[in-house]
Amino acid sequence: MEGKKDMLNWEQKTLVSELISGLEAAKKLQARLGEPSSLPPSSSSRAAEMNEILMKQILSSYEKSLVMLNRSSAPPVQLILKAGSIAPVTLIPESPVSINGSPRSEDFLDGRGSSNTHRQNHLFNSKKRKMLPKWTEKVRMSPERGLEGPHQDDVYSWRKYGQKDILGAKFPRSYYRCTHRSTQNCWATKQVQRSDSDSTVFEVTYRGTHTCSRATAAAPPPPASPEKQDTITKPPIAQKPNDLLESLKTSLTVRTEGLDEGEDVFSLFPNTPPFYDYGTPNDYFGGLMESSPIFDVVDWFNPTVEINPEFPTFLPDSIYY
DNA sequence: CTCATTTGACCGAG
DNA sequence: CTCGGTCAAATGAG
Repeated sequence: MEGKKDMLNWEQKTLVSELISGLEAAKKLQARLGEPSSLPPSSSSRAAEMNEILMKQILSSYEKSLVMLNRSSAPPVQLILKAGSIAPVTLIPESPVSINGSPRSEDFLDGRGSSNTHRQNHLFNSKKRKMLPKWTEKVRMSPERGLEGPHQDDVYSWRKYGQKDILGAKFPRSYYRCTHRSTQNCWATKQVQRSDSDSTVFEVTYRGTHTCSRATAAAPPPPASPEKQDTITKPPIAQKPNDLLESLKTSLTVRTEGLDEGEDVFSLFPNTPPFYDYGTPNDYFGGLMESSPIFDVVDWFNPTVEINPEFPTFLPDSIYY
């Protein structure tokens, strides 16, 4: 149909826009990091803030791009940033996904239905969730400043819903879901796991993408009980002494690989998902979502994004007005 | 009061 | 059975 064509076109444009936007932000950030303004650390907060904003913008752009690629059944992503010395990000398939979207919005097997009412609109069983796009980012904890690397919580707000000790891992893993899950049907989740070997590194795995209109103010730093929570993402690392702050530059490495030569992937989507817009108004669907709101984000290759914190040593704070 | 986090128990997969 | 992921009651913060 023509409609689809147009849509793809539109999406492509948007995609390109997002990528360009991200690239530009990346360049700016690169420039900033590249030229220490030799300014006193005292006024670095503003610069740091700016850097953070840029970083978020970059990540946001790429995230959106990925979403778009995912839903438009695009072939293997081939994003290679080569702007000067920007490091590449590696997208690696993380699990053997099978390309077959068989959405059955009918089976709800709730996980545990014991003493509570049925699992409301739990159309997702673990199976389905497994099909959601998934990628991991390694984030190195920055100076206690909390400047963290990436998008920590992005612009999104997350709500912690669990923590588990993982076999063989020194640190527990925390589970977060989008705060708007119930209100906006946003099924994005993420898990944060502190690396066993390098405790300054957090591995953040995202599952699904946000369908909510981000917004919401960033969540406040959790109180934190020194001993039990370690999977804090953005909070001020309370238990960390001090040190390891010098090397907090995060370099992005985007590289594609491990993807098949995508070729048939094009005819995957019979039709487009219900609604799926990011960046739109905040009115949630009045009563739109009833039957099968699920955006069948078919299973894609699950890219793993690695953000390697390896960069010479530039000061995070380059002042700049 | 509302809302987020903590925490043990539950569930499904292997 | 074990393990990873999720839920929800209790608790805490604002």
